[in-house]
Amino acid sequence: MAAPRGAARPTGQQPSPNPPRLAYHALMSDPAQTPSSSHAELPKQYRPADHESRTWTRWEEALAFNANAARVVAGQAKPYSVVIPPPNVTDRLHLGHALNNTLQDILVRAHRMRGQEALWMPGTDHAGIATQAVVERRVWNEEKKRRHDFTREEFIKRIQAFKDEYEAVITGQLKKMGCSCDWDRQRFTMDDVCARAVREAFFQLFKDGLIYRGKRLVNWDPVLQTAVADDECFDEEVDAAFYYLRYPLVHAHGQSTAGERRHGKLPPADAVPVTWSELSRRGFAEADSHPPEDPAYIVVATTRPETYLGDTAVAVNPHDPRAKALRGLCVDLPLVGRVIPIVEDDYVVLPEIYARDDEERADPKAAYATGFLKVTPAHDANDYDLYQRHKEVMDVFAGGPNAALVNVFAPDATVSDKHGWHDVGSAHLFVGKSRDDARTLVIDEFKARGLLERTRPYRHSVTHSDRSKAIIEPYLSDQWYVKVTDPRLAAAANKALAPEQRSKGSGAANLTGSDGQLRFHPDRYAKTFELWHDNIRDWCISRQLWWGHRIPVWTKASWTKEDEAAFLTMIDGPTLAGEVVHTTVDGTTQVCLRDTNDVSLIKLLESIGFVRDPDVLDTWFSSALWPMSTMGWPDPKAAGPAFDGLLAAFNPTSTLCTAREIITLWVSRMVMMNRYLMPEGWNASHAGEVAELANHGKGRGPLPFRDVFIHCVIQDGQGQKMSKSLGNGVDPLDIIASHGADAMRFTLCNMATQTQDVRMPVDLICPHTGATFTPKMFTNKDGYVVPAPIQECPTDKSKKMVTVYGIASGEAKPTPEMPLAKNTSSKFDLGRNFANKLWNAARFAVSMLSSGTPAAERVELPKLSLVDRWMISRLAAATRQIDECIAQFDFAGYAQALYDIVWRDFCDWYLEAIKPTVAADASQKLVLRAALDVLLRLAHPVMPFISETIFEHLRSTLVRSQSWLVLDESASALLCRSAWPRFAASAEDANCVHEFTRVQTLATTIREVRAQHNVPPKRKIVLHAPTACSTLVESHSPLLRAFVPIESITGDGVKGPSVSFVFESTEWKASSLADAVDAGAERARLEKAIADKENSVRTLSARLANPGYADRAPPAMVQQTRDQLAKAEAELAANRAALASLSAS
RNA sequence: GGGCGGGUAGCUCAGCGGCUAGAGCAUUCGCCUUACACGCGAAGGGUCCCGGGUUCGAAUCCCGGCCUGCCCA
Repeated sequence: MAAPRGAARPTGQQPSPNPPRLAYHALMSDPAQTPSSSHAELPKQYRPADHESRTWTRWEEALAFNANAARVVAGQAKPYSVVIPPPNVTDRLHLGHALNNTLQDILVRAHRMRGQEALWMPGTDHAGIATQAVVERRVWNEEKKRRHDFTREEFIKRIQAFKDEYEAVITGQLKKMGCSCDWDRQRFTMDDVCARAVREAFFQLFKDGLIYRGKRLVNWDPVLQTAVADDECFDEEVDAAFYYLRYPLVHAHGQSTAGERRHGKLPPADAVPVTWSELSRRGFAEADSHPPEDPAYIVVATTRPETYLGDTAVAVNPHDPRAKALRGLCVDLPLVGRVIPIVEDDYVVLPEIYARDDEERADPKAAYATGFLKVTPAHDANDYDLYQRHKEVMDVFAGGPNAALVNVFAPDATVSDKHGWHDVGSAHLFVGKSRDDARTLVIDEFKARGLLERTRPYRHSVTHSDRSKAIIEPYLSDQWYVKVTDPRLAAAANKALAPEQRSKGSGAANLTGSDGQLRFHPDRYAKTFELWHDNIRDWCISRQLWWGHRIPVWTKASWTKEDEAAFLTMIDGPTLAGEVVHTTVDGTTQVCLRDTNDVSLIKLLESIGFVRDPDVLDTWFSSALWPMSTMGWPDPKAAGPAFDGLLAAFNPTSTLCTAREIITLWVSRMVMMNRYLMPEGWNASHAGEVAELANHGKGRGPLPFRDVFIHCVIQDGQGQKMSKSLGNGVDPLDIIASHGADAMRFTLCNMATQTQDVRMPVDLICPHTGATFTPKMFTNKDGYVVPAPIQECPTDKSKKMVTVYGIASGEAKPTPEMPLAKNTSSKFDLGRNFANKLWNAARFAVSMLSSGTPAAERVELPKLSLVDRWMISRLAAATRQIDECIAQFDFAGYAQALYDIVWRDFCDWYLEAIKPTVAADASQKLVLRAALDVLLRLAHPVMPFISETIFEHLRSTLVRSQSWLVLDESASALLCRSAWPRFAASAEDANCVHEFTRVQTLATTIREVRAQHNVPPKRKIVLHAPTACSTLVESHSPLLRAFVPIESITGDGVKGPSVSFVFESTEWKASSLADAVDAGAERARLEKAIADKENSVRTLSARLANPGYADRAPPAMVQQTRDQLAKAEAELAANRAALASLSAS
């Protein structure tokens, strides 16, 4: 579907046939606050751009969002705190961020209005790898220089400049959105305060043995000789070959003892060959086709024969029929002479002939597989995983812990026996060869020995480095790990979960300290959190990057016992106690410094041969500390006066608001870190803050937050994730420009349901005409449905434009004739229309309030008219409903409740009802004023700009608290610092709601009759009410007249043409509808009504006739059904009577 | 492979044991009714994915399918 949505009118430029009657200044309570523009008339439409920046300035100047820790510490206010999920400084914010931050702002503003001391801590994340990659790309594009063309310091400066640029952009976006962060406290994960926290955390974990060095496979670029991240690689198809190698089968255990085998003392001579006849006896079917006494072998298929030097096992699928026959046998690696085990693993692809079903047969690899997989754990990621599953047996064969990780390459990817390969045997001829040369040589040697079965051409994709274009070598290297598998970390995180959210009902009994206080919303996400910790693996925290927190460890490999002893005496001395930690692993001494700014100590270390680890920490290491580091941990005093009492007042924070993929990346780690590093029994005792912080909870400390709200993900109209490459992203600033910040916020809030995903169809704005339209889509080569690169304007086909996708894919470039079309979505019209409605309602209300009789000061409920009491009752109910929604993180429910109370109740009924009376009714004016006040307060958290703007206009007519409504009378100039409304219980009045609903129903019924008879809109009709309804009519006829044009209401019979309708089971008549009644239309209307009622009677009778219903259903339910049936039957009768009289006349 | 969602009006979504299944947009008809045409009034439009089961009663709960999305490995 690509139907144009019609041209959008440029906002506010439509000629107005009815000039607004209100002078702008009449609305302004304080002329000094008037914007400098002096246009005399208030626009009919709400124009966000006229108010947003001015309103923001008022907030900023009043320091409206600055949190005061002292008030909390002194017990004067309850805290409400939120830390922002720090956006990456790699790019501008998108709609997902807009949603995330809108929801946080709603929570923060709502709690601030409830009188809590609210802190929303803003900041950004350095996003190590992503940022460095973006800057490297930029420098390459602009200067054709690589990272290594700069010094580390020079290059970091470049990144720093980029960070400053984007941090400013992001901050600007958040402010434009109205985010009420405490901007004076803005942090960055690499600023001094956060860096201090990172060093301290690393130091403490290292000291406690929870950080260690270990091996891991990385993507190695052998040309640049560096590890590269996954997103710095690309896959490319290459023509290659599958080589089929014969591996001789042997008995490993000939004459050796189990003890010798355990110690890896297995001389090749000890490996006794297996013959085909033996294999045949073992049940190996294929054995019979070989000469019985020849040595038997199995055939492995590989695309990388050169890595066979590092093989430490052969794997076979346990479902392979040959597996059983091979159990207990081994393979003797040709030339190398290494005897390696045969392990069984599901990962191995079965060859076509042994495939068990069509799915396995369809596996493209099945056609090439032999069923035997050579396992090279040091040079293949899948083999590495397989090794993890068979570590025990493989290491025993290889001769010790981790011995099965045989690395046969040097960093430049030449075959080497210096980097973890020791049992070279007769394979020394390969040493020093490049990967390509080694491959050729291996094939030649196997061929010469009759061990090459065959070669088959094969095309497959191979990973290359973005930078050097070299083929990536999976390479084993040293990495740093946090031992999150320690119970003080992962298990402590799971113990944080509230008992009712745990899958195993383990325990409300064993709760200690802060256990059991963490809750996820929606609660299903608790399971994600719990499963993650149940299956967690140690966390690799080192990254081979320049941009990030550098690891504060210096190492030295070999030295004499005497030197080492002298060094340790020095370093363990009193001056350095508590500042340095060291450990020695496999002969390498590791020294961790608490303060990496201690230049003299570093000089000393380096002078005796210590080298600082070049790597930096994973970005998530610093974000894991975010709720602590932003508040000055480990030493708020040292961080500066602004940090005084922050941790005491605001950690634990109240709510964390984030997306679900972040549960494992961030939420988990914050919980672990806070619980490990913050003191057990932390109770916000400010006085002892610093001393107390020296203690660490080690798994028993406080939580970083108590509630985690996981919000939905915004997808495009096809259910695809929004992304740069698909060009379907939307910039919040574009929406703010076209619809306004409040409209965007309201719409996003309305979309925030409890489900996982929501769809946002993306439209385009024509840069030539401003028209909004749905773009023409096509399916790209990756199968995504995306906007075509070039689109034409729906209103003028000659005008063309380029889409974001066109640029992202490189298929189109914008030109002056063919500019870029911005993305938007017509979904935001909802919010824009709602804001405009609120604006106009307020405009009308203010005009009423500022003329004629002044509003009363006070009024009691019983003295008010029905509609006034109804409005108050509805406001009280809506407030209660909104309170519940916010407490339950039901943002969509909040938006809906607000929409209904403003539009449906206040505008559609209340304002219409009071039009005839309000000018002269002082009490009603008070109710109108109070109603508008309450609505603005309820709207403020989601629509802060417009509500603040209107509130400013209302200040001339301040409303006081009433017996039924408590508002703050401190008369704060700012709505954002004003109180949330509180209604007395007496404000809700069910009787009065019921009575008013009767009037609404009657009005609606009359409107239907009028529409069905095409009564001209202004024509006043005559109503003939039955005596049964005379009370209703007498009491509320003025009210009814406000809703429908009525000439008169009478109990008299009808003279002349009329129509009948049924209200509350009685027959009414209406006359003077037109000069003549259309009998045909009337008959059709009555017949339809009769059919409807007959249907109702049938349904309801059937329900009552159902045996068991009356017996089993709740009595109230049965009674309700009986009442409904009686009503339906009466209405049916009335309609039939009306039809009969129509036919008679 | 493990875990978690979704499939309700043309579209985007509510409803999650009991109103004859709702909203906004879109569509149709009538209105520049003097707060608002970013509006007002009215109307049409649904085998609540399919098949079983539980229940007096199922869009809603259970079981089994089908389609679709996300997270983790």
